[in-house]
Amino acid sequence: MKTSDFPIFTVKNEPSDSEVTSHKLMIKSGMIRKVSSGQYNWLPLGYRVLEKIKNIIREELNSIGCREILMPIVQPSELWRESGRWDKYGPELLRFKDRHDREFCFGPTFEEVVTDLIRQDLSSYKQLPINVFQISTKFRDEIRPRFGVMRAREFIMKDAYSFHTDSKSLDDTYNKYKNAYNEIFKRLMLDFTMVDADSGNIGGSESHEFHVIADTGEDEILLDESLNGMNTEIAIKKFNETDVKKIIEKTGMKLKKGIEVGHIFKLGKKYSEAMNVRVSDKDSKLKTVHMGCYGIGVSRIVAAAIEQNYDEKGIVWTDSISPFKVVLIDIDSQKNEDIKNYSEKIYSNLISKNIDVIYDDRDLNLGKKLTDWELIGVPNMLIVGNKETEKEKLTYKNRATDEKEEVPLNFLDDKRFKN
RNA sequence: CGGGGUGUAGCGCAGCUUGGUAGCGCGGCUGGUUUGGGACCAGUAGGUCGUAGGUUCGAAUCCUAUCACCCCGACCA
Repeated sequence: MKTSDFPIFTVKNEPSDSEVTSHKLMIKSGMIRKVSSGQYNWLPLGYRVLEKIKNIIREELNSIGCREILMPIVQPSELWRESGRWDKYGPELLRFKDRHDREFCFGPTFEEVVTDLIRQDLSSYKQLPINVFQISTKFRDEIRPRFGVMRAREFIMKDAYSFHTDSKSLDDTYNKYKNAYNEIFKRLMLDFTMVDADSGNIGGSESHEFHVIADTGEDEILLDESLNGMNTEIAIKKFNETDVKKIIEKTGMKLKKGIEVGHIFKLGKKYSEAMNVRVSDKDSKLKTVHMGCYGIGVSRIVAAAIEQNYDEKGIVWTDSISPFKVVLIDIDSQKNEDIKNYSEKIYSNLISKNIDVIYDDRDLNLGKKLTDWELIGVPNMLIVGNKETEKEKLTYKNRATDEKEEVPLNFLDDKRFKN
């Protein structure tokens, strides 16, 4: 990729309508632009990060036998009436009518639709368990959207659903998701923790939340020394104590702020009962299936990752979700053909090695290019100017450490550039 | 929804108290000098001052209504 066909939209001035670091940096680096409160456009740079996160999630879910599907965002009220949530779900559910005066809602979550989908073709226990997921836009009409994509009304979420003949099978699958989630957040290179949680609006028996630890988090969680913990709602119930301070005294746990990026639930029969999802079991009797559901806030992860990884110059992407692995920066290539040729040669070399590179071929001086890429946060920089061209070398610069060194051409084989 | 605040050029802001037809910085464009960390000089484009109404000879400025956005809270995965 070259900047000549990959538009860079960095801005210098501090955006006036954002307070939180991740939001500011996403605007300044040109990842997102606001459409209206809680709704954002994703520019090529931001979208690339989203895609990297999605792919990690895909790979890990595929590895536990979960298959990708896609469901419509606009959902008919009938299904929601069937589950009973048309009336129970609050004003976060955006409702509207079509031209025939039929009622619909914009999907905040997909239990109804997926349950309906699966039940149509489900008849035997032999078909179970079934695991499906989708990565799609969700809409929740938040009371107050805030902090950019951290708490948006329209956002991207991965939601997975599982169907089982019995609770034992649900337990097994639930644990698989737990492990998969741990793998996902490890690969995203985030400082995260899993805590016991309340199943809230979604319903069900058991639930865990995955939090990225960050001071700007909106949730409070209690953690012990080995980072096991629970959210404060659960703690209040568990210790029958309304004052969180007293719980801390009693248990020695620490209060931390977290950004909820994942939530898994054992739904049990809540939806399958309401929506009559049954299979013939071995004894040829009809049994109501057990269900689980498993969410990850994909767009929220982008903000959370930035909250954990930035400095005074801008974003410092972790390796796995950086929009690019390396940026190639030339100096004066517009004026010096030798430099241009040498830079192009390095670029083709990187491309042939299948390295995720962006070549900044803009006619700008070094300072401006570096400032942009430090703001954008690509972890590795390769600089090519007159000096490098003459010596047939490269200058490598590390975004996080700021270290700069002259390196030979075979440095391109370094493992830090590999996917 | 309650409280607080902001809407003026692409972005960030000043001007409003004390009405007289809009200005600064950054960015853009053109030309030139530069060029290993945001360079300089000269020129140039760009705004019905959120919207609607009112007061006035005259409104960015005063009055009324309305919309949008931000922050705190309640609430929420």
